[in-house]
Parts: sequence; structure tokens; C-alpha cells
Amino acid sequence: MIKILLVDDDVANSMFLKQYLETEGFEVAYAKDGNAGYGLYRSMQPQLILLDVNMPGMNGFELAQLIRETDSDVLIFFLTDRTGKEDRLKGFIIKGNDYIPKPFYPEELVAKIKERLSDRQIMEETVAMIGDTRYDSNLSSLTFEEVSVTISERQNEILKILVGQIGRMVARDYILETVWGDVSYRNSLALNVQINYLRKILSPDSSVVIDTLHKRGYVLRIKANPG
Amino acid sequence: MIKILLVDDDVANSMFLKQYLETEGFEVAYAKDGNAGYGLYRSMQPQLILLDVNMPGMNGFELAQLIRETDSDVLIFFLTDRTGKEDRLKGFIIKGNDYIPKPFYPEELVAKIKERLSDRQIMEETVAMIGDTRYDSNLSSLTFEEVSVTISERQNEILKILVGQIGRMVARDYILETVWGDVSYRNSLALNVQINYLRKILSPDSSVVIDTLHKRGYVLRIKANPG
DNA sequence: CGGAAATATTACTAAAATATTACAGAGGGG
DNA sequence: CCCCTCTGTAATATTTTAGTAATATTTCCG
Repeated sequence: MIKILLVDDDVANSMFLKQYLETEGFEVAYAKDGNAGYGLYRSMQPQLILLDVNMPGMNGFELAQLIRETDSDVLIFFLTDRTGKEDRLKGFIIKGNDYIPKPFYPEELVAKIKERLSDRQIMEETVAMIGDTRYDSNLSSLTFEEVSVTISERQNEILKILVGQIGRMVARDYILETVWGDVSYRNSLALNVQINYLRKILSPDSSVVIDTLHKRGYVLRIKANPG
Repeated sequence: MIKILLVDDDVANSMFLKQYLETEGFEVAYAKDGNAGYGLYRSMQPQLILLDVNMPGMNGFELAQLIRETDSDVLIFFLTDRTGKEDRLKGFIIKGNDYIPKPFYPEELVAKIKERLSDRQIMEETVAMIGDTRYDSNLSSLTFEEVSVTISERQNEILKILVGQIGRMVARDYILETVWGDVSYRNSLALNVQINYLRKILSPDSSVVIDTLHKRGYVLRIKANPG
């Protein structure tokens, strides 16, 4: 079930919206201020956060910033009646994913939510074929010729990125930032070691190759099968 | 380069928007009605379409529907001053990907575009034909008659510049500054050596030539094929 | 035609990047 | 509390890159 966190100090409207979203099949948690919102965010791990900008105490932008410090994945939509250019842009700068001016129709919001979630679903498709190998990123498993192996979390994160960009180069720095979240690993060989493991694990399937682009990054390639 | 198709019957505003998007680094084609828009769509294959809803003749919704019959991938944003609930929902039902009410700030539109493109990991087109050779600047690869070679980072940077200026001279100093970032290499033969390598790598394809303009720079030229 | 400057060509090599393997600490589950 | 997996680090091996130097060739211009 898709989990949505709604943070807004307007209780009456929020209750209405919460109910509407629930009839649409979402699981909705509600907080009426930023602090409570942050706590709920940590405990429920939602896929989407609806954030009112104008709130007493911590406002929506501040909460978004706090969340983005540790989570660059979750979708954040700002809800607001401020329509000033500055605010609308600020929402994107803070790395919100959309900015929805009030008033809006709940159907419209739901349409947007579904649209964005399905957009991401492409990436979150858990099963993919890499050459002749079946890869389930949810289970972190690779299956080739009836033989399954489970890869580690690190390896899974890296492979997920490579698979999402099959046939294209993925920059070293991008992987480091995305997986390690910290650029201080730039001089480390941690990534090289993990790539090495992945290559070994994938090696039974000769149609799959991870190529190195020296000084740039890696490419997951599918070669035409010899058979 | 990311390609955007703009279809809107308001010529004046569109010209302004087109220019703004171009300064942001997008390649923008413009059509002032649905029919012309459809033709442009087929020929340019854009990654994103900005569609005005209110247009004489085929309106935005109709054009979107036509495009969606054969293309479920391309991003479609509706631009409109209709704010009725019906219309806003219709945009999503037709499988538009966003609905942007006029008036909007161009910066806001650009933010949304970038957000959605990065979400989908739509990148620029990196493949170009140099004569009969396929050049992928992302993979740093050159393919001629089924044979692929990977070129080095330096070579790739240089070739990227030359390809972007096909048939036109690129000054030595420009390449030195762009690739080496340092003019102190002016007296070095480093560039000459790299050009030499590029010539060798490109030599199987006789339709491609890097000419030297003495004391000025280099030109990547495509010659008519002898065969 | 001649000489100087610019460019081409080739080989060489230091340094940097990457691969490979082993190992140890952290942390979790039983 | 023990065993096992994970993951970073370190040590070492290997590969790639790209500048430089040595030499050859071309171009320019009087």
C-alpha cells in the first residue's frame, strides 16, 4: 500500500483530504505541525509527503530541508496558497518534487500523485532481465539457469542504478553520491571492490558485462548471445 | 540536447518562451497549430511536448490523444488558462503528464521540466553520425561497420567539440582552454598528439576527415562518400 | 627556393586509475 | 556468546592514460 504523509495546520481541510485519499486506496498519516510531521515521517517511511508551506513553528520548507538531509528519494509535494514567484521556485530549490497551489481539486491532486508514482514505478519495477539473468531488486536476487544468488545491500543498490541505465554510462561520482551519500569516499576503492564482486557474480552469464570507462564510470552492457 | 516541442497559437508569448527555454540549453521547435505540431512531433521526436489546450483547429487535448496512440513515452505538459475542474482532470485522463495553468513563470516551468526529466532519467541524445561512423559521446565509442572502439576521456572531449561544430573551424586555443582548462599547454604538442590518435581511429571511415587550418585550428569534415 | 615555424608521427614512461585479493571490525541472528 | 555476513581498508598487481621528447614532415612567406 502506498503511504502518504500529510502535514498541514488546517485540520478541517486536512481531515477531508485525508479521507478522500483513503477512499482512493492510499494509507494516509496526518500531522498538524512540522515537528509531529517529522516524527511520523521517521516512523512510517512514506513514499510521498504532502507539505503545507505556511505553518506555525517549523514551516513546510524547513521540514522538507530536514528530511532531504537524509532522504533524497521520497516524493515531496508542497501545498500552498502563496503564489509568489520566489516561493514557487524555492519549493524546487529545496528539492521538492512538485508545487501545488491552493485551492486545488482533490481529484487533481490524486491524478498528480498517481502520475508521479507511476513515473517512478518504472524504476521500481522489481524484476528485470539482465541478459539471460533475472534480477529482482526487491529480493536482491540474481537468477541464471535456475541458480539463484542473493547479493548484498550495497551490491543491490549499485546494480539497481546500473540496470536503470542499461547501455549508458553511470558516472563514478553519481554512484558514490547515491549509494554512499558521501563524497568523501571518492578516494576510496570501496566502489571498485563492489564492482568486482558484481562482475564475479554476474560472470556465469556471458551476455552480461560491466565495462569500465576509465576516469568516467561504468556501463552495464548486454551483449548479443553467442548461442 | 534535450528536444522540446512547443505548440501554442499565441505566437508572441511562444517566441518569448522559446527563447527562454533555449537560453536554458534546450532545443526548441515551435508550431502554432495542432497540425503543424503533429508534423514537427513526427520529424523531431522530442522528449517533451508543451501543448496549449485552447487552439483553433485541433486543440491540445486532441493532439495529445493523437500522439498517445503511438507514443506512450513522451512527456506531455498542458499549458492552459482554462481552470475548470473538468479540464484539469481531462488533461490527466488523456495521459498528459502535467497541467500548468497560465500564467506561469518561465523559471517555474523550467524547474518542473528539469524535475520531471531527471525523475525519468531522460538524458540528452548522445548519439551522432559522423559520416558513416556512429559516435556515442556518452559511451565514448565510435562504431564503423560493426566495429566499435572506445576512445579515451581526452579524445572524447575533443571529439565532442569537433562534432558540435561539424564543418566549422574550431580554434586550437578554444580546445586547449575547454579541454585542458589551462592555456599553459599552448606550447605543448599534447593536442596534436590527440588529434593524431583521433585521425587514426577515424581513418577506417574514409568519409570523415579532420583537417588542419594552419595556425588557426581544426575542422571535422564529412566528405561525400565515394561508394 | 630556403629556412623557420607549425604540425605530424611515433615511441616511451610516469602517474593515475582500476582490479584483485585478503583481512578485520562491526553488527545481527540464533 | 558464537558464528556468519557484510563492508571498508589495505596491500599489491595490472591497466590505462596522456604528456613529453625525438624526429619527420608540412606550411608559410619572403
